[in-house]
Formats: sequence, structure tokens, C-alpha cells
Amino acid sequence: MDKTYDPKAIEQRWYDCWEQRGYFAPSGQGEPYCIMIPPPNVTGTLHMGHAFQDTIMDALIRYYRMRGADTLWQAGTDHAGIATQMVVERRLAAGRKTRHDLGRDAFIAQVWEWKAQSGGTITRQLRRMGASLDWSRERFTMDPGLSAAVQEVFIRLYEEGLIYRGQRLVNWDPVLRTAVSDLEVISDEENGFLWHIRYPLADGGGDLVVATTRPETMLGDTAVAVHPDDERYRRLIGLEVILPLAGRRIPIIADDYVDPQFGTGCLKITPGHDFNDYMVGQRHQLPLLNIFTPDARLNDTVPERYRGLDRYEARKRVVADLEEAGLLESVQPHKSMIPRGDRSGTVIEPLLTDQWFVRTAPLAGPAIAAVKTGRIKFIPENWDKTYYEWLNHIEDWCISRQIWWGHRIPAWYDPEGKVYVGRSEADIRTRHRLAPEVALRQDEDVLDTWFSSALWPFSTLGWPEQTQELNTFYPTSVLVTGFDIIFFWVARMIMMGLKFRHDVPFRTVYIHGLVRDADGQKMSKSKGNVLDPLDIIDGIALEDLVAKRTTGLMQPQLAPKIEKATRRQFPEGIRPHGADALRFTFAALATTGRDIVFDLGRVEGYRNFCNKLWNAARYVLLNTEGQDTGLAGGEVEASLADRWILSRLQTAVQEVNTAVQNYRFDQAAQTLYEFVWNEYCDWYLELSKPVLTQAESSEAARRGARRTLVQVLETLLRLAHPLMPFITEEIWQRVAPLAGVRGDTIMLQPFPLPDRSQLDSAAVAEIGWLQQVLLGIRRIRAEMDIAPGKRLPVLLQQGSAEDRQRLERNRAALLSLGRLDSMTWLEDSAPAPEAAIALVGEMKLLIPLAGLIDKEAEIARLSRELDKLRQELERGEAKLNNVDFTGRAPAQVVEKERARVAEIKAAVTRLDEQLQRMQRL
RNA sequence: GGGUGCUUAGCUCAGCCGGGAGAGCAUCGCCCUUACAAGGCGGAGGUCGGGGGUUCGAACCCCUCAGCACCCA
Repeated sequence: MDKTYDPKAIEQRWYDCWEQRGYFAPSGQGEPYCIMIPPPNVTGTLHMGHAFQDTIMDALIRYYRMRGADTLWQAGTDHAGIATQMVVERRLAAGRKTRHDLGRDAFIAQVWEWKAQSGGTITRQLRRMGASLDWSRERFTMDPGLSAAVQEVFIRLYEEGLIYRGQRLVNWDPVLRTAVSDLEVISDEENGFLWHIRYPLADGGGDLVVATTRPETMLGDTAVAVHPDDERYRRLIGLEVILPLAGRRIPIIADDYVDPQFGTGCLKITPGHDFNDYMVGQRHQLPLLNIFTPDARLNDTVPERYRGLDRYEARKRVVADLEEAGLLESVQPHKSMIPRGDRSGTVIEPLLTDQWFVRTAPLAGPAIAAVKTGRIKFIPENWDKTYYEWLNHIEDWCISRQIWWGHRIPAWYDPEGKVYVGRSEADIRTRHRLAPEVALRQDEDVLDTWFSSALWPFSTLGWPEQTQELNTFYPTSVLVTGFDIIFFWVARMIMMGLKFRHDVPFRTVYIHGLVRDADGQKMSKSKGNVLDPLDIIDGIALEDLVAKRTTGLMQPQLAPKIEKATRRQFPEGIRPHGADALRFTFAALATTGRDIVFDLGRVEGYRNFCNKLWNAARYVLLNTEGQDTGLAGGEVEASLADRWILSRLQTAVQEVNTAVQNYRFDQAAQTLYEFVWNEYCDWYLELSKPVLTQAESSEAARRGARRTLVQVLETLLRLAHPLMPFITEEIWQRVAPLAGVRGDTIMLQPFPLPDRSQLDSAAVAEIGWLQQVLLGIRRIRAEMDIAPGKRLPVLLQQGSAEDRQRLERNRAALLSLGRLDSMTWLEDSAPAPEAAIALVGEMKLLIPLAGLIDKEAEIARLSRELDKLRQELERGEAKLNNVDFTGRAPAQVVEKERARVAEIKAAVTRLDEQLQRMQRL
């Protein structure tokens, strides 16, 4: 093995091997265990959120695969309607063309071409992460099978009256000219103004002042509202005002939506262009006025001089005209939440348009019940509140999009505008007996990408066909996803699954946090703080990272700022860490919180951990390869250390199993880290050295040490495999034969389960004692500034019979590990020489000063130690003197406290004796 | 306005059913000891956001205040 761990040299090789040999596919044996990957955007690239999520899913899949389950991790991508269409349109724009120049069919052909060209990026990146997805079953939401499922669902819902076409306010992107989902709208606080505008009363008795952040929409006002209890305006309710510039008369209404504290307490109501006003309008049966064209220019409903103006030009003109008319009371700077399209960056307009909707109320009931009754469990469980909150206030779902890339809505119109929904034009003609002369025109719109994603858990398994996979793997075992898409995806999958499969799509929903940068900021391309997981794996030079972050920005003016921040955060770029270290980091960060602050220092630390494991393996191989590890028979002697590490291993195995089953990957990672580093490496490997190197060790003892070295290593590799697949496979290939384990891959080996018969509390106690002795000696050495290599004599005093037995059993190990030249018992009453002291229970360890140790330093050290102990003693005694405590606390707790106090007391006595002796000398 | 969380070491976070405050990183001292300097050994560092309550006992349960974050409107 190479002296240093080099992930680059091993990772790709193993992945290719696994994939070629078909290890990722379901075995067909055992209990089904299935995870559907949340399909990433087919033309997208892997970001930190994916990497985190995929690490968790892969860990689960690998764990259950090793546990013998019939595992399917379903691979696939979605078509990301708007995003993908935009990318292709941008490419066309480079050649000064629009999609309209090409026409629908040619354009869609181009999108498929683009998909063929760039669609593999993210799946290649997933492979680099080690994701054991079943690529042989990869699906794409636009595949024929999945498209058939989409069509089937649309038609069935339509026929049941659960899909309808209607006019409602939707989020409209005036640049892309399509409806967009709430998820694609990002609201952020922006600087603007609050305009106070005077609306004259129709009967001439004065005026009302309304406050608005969007003066141009006044042309669509159909009322002015005040709070019903607002004394200032009560007498005006029911009267009318003259809408300035438009000259229309509109009523003054009372509605408690109005906040009397905000602005003037008078609100202009524009039901056609504001979601809240829309609701007010519904309550008061106000007319709906749409004053915008699809590209957010003013249409013909407004006075002539404003027609055709863009909304912001119109704002200027309206404000100017109001000012000229003396109706502009004041203008104040004002911050408000501005919704922007996450793709176009433009301000989203609530717009009244014809769209297709899913009637969600009938679907929401069963979806709520599925969680209420425990058929689906959220982890962490409080996310069910978020889920209920949304489903209890659910609104109909707008599923149509005015773009070309996606599943075209299976609806046709005859010349009278009558709608027919069916599988094809021919199907409709037959079913409705339409004559061939009747022209039918298909709806131009396509479906929201989330519509097809909602079917993902069953469409990927072949539905509507009753396939074997569908029967085996539906309901799937667990969904792993972020809390940000509980509404958009999770709830909808549940609704659709219950509706069309009559069963939940998954039994558990594991909700993880969102990955943020080291400053706690959300990672986004526009902020320029994204990290490419592959750059953490492979490393990247600073200049390349800066270039990567500052090119292709939507707001190029931010480039200098981004560059500066990048240079500050990564002054030396990013060094390579390997996929295993990155995965281990994600696991360690996977706590129950909702923010995952990503700190490169953690990856660094876990890369070191990989290196540690690597080097431990080197040591093991150095001492076992080509040597007798006890496989061929022959006497094998298990030492105390052997029994101890095997016992500790069982505990670690138990903890990792429990942690993974409870989705506590942080605890699994920590257990592994501690076991490997603090027990196996720091203690067991060291304890094995004297056995293996000293001439006086028996062959049986050597065999025992070798056998334990390889056995424990082989087991812990399997234990760590779900989190760090590559390094464990690489090492396991060499170690397994030495441990007598046969197999082609660690991936398909059984996951370790605890063997209670190997628990050995006596060994654990005795090694604990040994560690105390060595720790005491090391402390004296370090604090007294004695060279680490200097051999020391140690005297022992006041030990119990057990101490004496333990010493004899472990003398060789202690002498070696403690770098001692002797350990000698002193009679309890014998005068001790000037010495530094450490206590192990009642036993004293004495290291004679003999010119080595500064007496004053030892006195100072003892005093410090005594201070600390006396404080603790005082607290403990106070507790025991409290009759309430001794009387009411459980006997067990009191007993424990008593023992603790007694121990401290004994230590204080001994240390104090020693201190006084030192001071006398 | 409604909802959900968060506040523990310099940083990022664990902390189970209420019973002696933990990890990683950073930091300080000594050490190139033949698995590993991406390392070894040892140390320092916390009024658990503030206040109040329940309890023999509170980081943990309850109330309250402050600050922060997110979601919905």
C-alpha cells in the first residue's frame, strides 16, 4: 500500500467495477427496500444539496443492501420544463433566433438534442460521489412510459372533475410569459417607495388618501377599503370615490384585511393584480379588472395615454400625472417584499389568465389522514406540522405552463371552443363522434414539471402497467428530501399515490437540512457562494474557483464582490479530499437541525480520518500479510487487549446499527470516528506492538494479535462502508483474505451485527485501568517536561490485590507503552523518595524526581490538582448533606454520588499527603 | 398578521428518560518514537441567550423577555 492515502487512485476504479458487475441492481432476494431519488434536473449539475442528500440515500441503500434486503435505488432525472427550455432558448439567442423561428416541433427536437449532449453531466457526478443507484433502470420524466402515466393521470382526474380549466390569479413571469409555481418565485426585501395618493369622494365632500407601493395598478382598482372599526373612515363606508386618471366611480368598502396602522389605513383594492386584493374582491363581489398584457404592458382597459406602456414606464407616468393633478400627497422610501422569478429575475406579476387546475381539496383529506394515522412517518417528526399546515389551507394547483418543453396537455378544442380531453385526437373523435371536418386544435400548454414528479414513485416502476417491480417496491421505504419541497413534491406525491395506487408512496419521509456556506448563507449561483462537490473531491486552484464563480452571472456587477469573498474564504483554493471524506462530512453534519453549515475544515478533518484508517490498514497488513493469522489452525491466544477491542467493537457495531436505523448519520459517523481513532488506532494498535515485536511473546499470542488485528479491521471496514465506500473497498480487498473472509466485494458482504458473546466487561475494566496508569505517567512526563523517549522508573504504592494482579498481567505492555524501565511495588508504609505522583483509584504511581523533575513544578501541579478536586468534593458533600437529596432522590443516584465523593476524598487525602511531604523535603 | 424552529467552548455542532457539561476544527506546550507530521503525547478554554417558576436536583420541563432564522399570508 502507498504510504499516503490517495483517493484519486482508487475511487473511479472501484465505481466502474461495481457498476460493470451489476452490483447496484436489486438482488431479487430478501425484503424489498426502495428509495426513489428525487429526480434532479436532467441538464443540471450536482450541487452541495444533492451531494448531501445522495450521501444519505446511498448510506441507507448500502446499509440495507448489506443487511440482505432486496434494494432498489431508482435512478432518474426530470425534464425541468422552464429551466431546460431557457437554456436551449439562450443557445438559440446566440444565433439570433427565437423558438418561434424554429417552430414547436423543431424546437423540441433541439431540446432533446441538448439533453442528449448535456444530460449525462449530473449522472456522471452522482457516480463520482459513489452513489449506488441502479442505472440500468434509469428513468426520465419525458420517457414514453412516464409520459403515458402523466397522460393517464390527467385524463382520469379530468374525468372525475378533479381537473378543470379556469381563470384565476397565478404567478406570471412576464419575461418568460408563463405561469410559474410558488417555488420558482423568490420574495426578497427591496427598496421602493410608498406613494400616498388622494382619491376624491364622488359626492365632493373631500377625499381619501390611499397608500400604495404600486401606483400604476390604480388603473385597475375596483374599490377602496378601510377597516370596519376605524373611526376615521367609518362614516365613509358605502360611499364612492372617483378613481383619479381613470375617472371611474368605485366604492369604499369595509374589510378587516386592512391594517389601520399601515400607511393611511386606506387600501386601494386591485383584485386583478394582487392576491390579497383578489380575496377581498371575492368577499365583496368586486369586478375583476385585468390591465396588463402577458408581457406586463398596460392593455386597452386603461385610458389611452397609458396603453402599451411597460409597467414601470406606466408607473412613472401615473405618478407624474397624479402630481400634476395635485393628487399626490407624498412619497416615502419604503422596503417591501418583491417577488422575482428565479429563472428570469424579473418581478412576478399576479395575473388573471386561463389555466388548468387540479382541485386539491378532495385529495388533501386522505393525504392528511395518511400521516395522522401513522402510515407515513416524518423524521424529524415535527415536520408533520408544516405538512398539515399546508394541506389544511391548500389551494387549487395550477398545472399548466405556457412553454413548449414538457408534457403537452391532452386537451383539444373545437371551433366553438368546446374542450375534449383524451388520449389523442383520434381517440377524441371516436369517443365524441366528431366528424372529420370538425377542426380540432390541441391545447398549446404543457404541464408543470411537478405534475410528473408527483407520479415519480409509481410511474418509474411501470404504472399504469401492473409490473412486478411496482408490486415489489411500491410503497417505497423512505423518501429523503429537503423541507423546502414538502409542499411542492412530498404532499403531492402522497396525494397522487393514494389516489392512483390506493397506498402511500413511501412509509417514511426523512427531512434533512439545507446546506449553507461557512457564513451560514444559502448557497446560490447568484450569490456566487456555491461549491461544486467535485471541486471538494478533486480540489481546485483558487483562480479556477474564482473564474467558475464569476462567469455566467445573472448580475455581472457582483463579480468583484464574489471574487473578494472567494479569495478570503479559500486563500489557497481547495485541496483534494476525495469522495469518502466528503461523504463522511455530510454524514457527520446530518443532525436534526434545519441548517447545515458547511465548513471545509470538517472535510479536512475527515480526510485526515481517511488517512488514519489507511495507515492503520498499512500497519495491519505489514504485520499480517504473509504471516499466520490463525486461519490454518494452531493454538491462538487471545490477550486482554484482544478481548477488550473485540468487546468495544461490539458496542460500536451496536451503536452504528441503531444510529443508521434512526437516521442519525451524525451519530454513526461519530461512533466510527471514535472507535477507529481513539480505540483501535490509539490503543489497540499500540498494545499489539509489544506482542508482535518482543522476542518473549509466544507464537500463540502473536497469532492472536494478528488475528484480532485483521478481524477487527475487516469488521470495521464493513461497518464504515455505507459512509465511505471507496476506501473501505480498497482496503477490504487486501484484508478480507487475511481474516478468512471470501467475496468479490465488500458491498455485498453482510453488515456487522453485534455479537453479545464478545462483550467482555472484565477486559473493558482492566484496559480502563491500564489506560489510567499510562495516562497518569504521560501527564507527569508532559507536565514535568521529561523527554518522551526517556525511560522512567515507576514505583507503586497502596494498590489493592487486584491492582497487583493487573500489574503482573500487563507489565510488558505498560513498560513498552509507558517507556518505562521498571515498575516496582513499594510497601504501603515504606518511605517514598521525592517523586511526582499520579493516582489510579487508591493506587499511587510515583516517578522519583532524581534530578529529572523540578520539585517546585510538582508542588505547583499538585496544588492545582488539589484545588480542582476540593471544589468538586465540596459540591458533592453539600449534596449529600442535603437531607432532601438523600431522602428523595433515587437510592441509585445517591449511592453513585456517595461513591464519587468517597473516591475524590481518597484522592484528596493521598495528594495532600504527597504535597505535604514534598513541601517538607 | 399566522406558523415553525434556533440561541451550549473562538468556530461548526452533539447532548437519550431531569442526576458528575461533550466532539470536530482552531488554539497553546513538548516530540520527525520504523502505520500515520494529513501524525503522536499533554494542556487551556463554557454564568448552556436573560429573568422567573416546578423539582431534592434543570442545558433538558413550564412561563416570560431578548435576539436570530425560515415558511405561509
